Amino acid sequence: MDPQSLQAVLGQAQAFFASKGLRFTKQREALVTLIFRNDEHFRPEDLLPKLSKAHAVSRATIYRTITLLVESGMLREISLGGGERLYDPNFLRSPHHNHLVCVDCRKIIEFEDPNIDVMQNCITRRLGFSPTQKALRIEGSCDRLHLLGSCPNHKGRKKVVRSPRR
Amino acid sequence: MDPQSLQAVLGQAQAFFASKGLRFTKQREALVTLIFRNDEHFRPEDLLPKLSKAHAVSRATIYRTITLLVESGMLREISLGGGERLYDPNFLRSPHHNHLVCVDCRKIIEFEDPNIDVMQNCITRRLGFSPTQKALRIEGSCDRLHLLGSCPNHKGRKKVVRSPRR
DNA sequence: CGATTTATTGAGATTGAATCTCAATCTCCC
DNA sequence: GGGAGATTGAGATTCAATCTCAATAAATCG
Repeated sequence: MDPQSLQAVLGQAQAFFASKGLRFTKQREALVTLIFRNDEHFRPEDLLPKLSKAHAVSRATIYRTITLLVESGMLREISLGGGERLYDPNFLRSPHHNHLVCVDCRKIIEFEDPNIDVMQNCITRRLGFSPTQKALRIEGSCDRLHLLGSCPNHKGRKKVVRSPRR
Repeated sequence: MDPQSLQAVLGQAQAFFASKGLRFTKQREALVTLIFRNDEHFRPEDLLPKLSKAHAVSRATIYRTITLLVESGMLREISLGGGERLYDPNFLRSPHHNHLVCVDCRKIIEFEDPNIDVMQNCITRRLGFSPTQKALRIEGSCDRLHLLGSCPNHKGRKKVVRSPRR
């Protein structure tokens, strides 16, 4: 995320905290900056070692701040199966994206598809749900990507490395 | 699940274990019976107190057996968000169902929709994935059901409802 | 400004699911 | 019977996540 957008995000966060009568402390600012500076999915525990000493924040505050950011709608939790919970900061720039997850290597691909909204609305209404807060996750296997060399982390099939010539 | 189907399931489990060179012990039989006797989603920890003293099984064995049943394809893990992992024994009788989850009360509705398979295949292929092992979860809010009185306990209760007609 | 109130933080304790360890037990098969 | 290998259970361990509570920081009030 470019510096200008990050500024906007900081402003948005500050506005949210203010609207709840909460303070935009140095710790919260450091966390928002870290979370939205790049587009990576993350686990709360990942953040702890990524914080510089100057901006150190305790584990408790990390979890508390994440909860608030989720409440604000700026951050969303996604689950990949296998008990893995990640947080996704990319809904700010792409509010309707969904996730395709490789069941083998956990690679995640974000995608949008206009037909999905139609279908989601159709299904949720048919079953008597309000189609708000929709989230969709498709699991598949990225074997094809793997064969093309696009997925070097693929579990189960170790990458074949040639022995050096002697 | 009726007793006759349960017998078939026990046979299927036994066949799976045999095919892997594993034994169908009393503990494993007790677990399979407990899991498939009704159609409820469950957490591994739920099983411990549900086992009668005569068929008591340790926690370690519960987790190990669940892992094997998932491997066999008879049981599948589903995640509801919020870090909740449940196991779903209903794929045996309804191999292609998906889940609609209420973000507020965690109510779960199972449904099948023939269009979903088409769309899943389309999306996964377009993105270079093999469309195997697909799973789809839609989150929504069952506010409407709640207003209609169909969801009396809008907090913390799960209830499986029939699939829609097609 | 100084006092009071309220929000915030962090260190460490606690919880709870899930996994691991390993000695004892069980089953199969010869 | 006896050995090899599979299985089990009790308890220890791991790890994320939450909770506790005293200390601190910021806003407000008089």
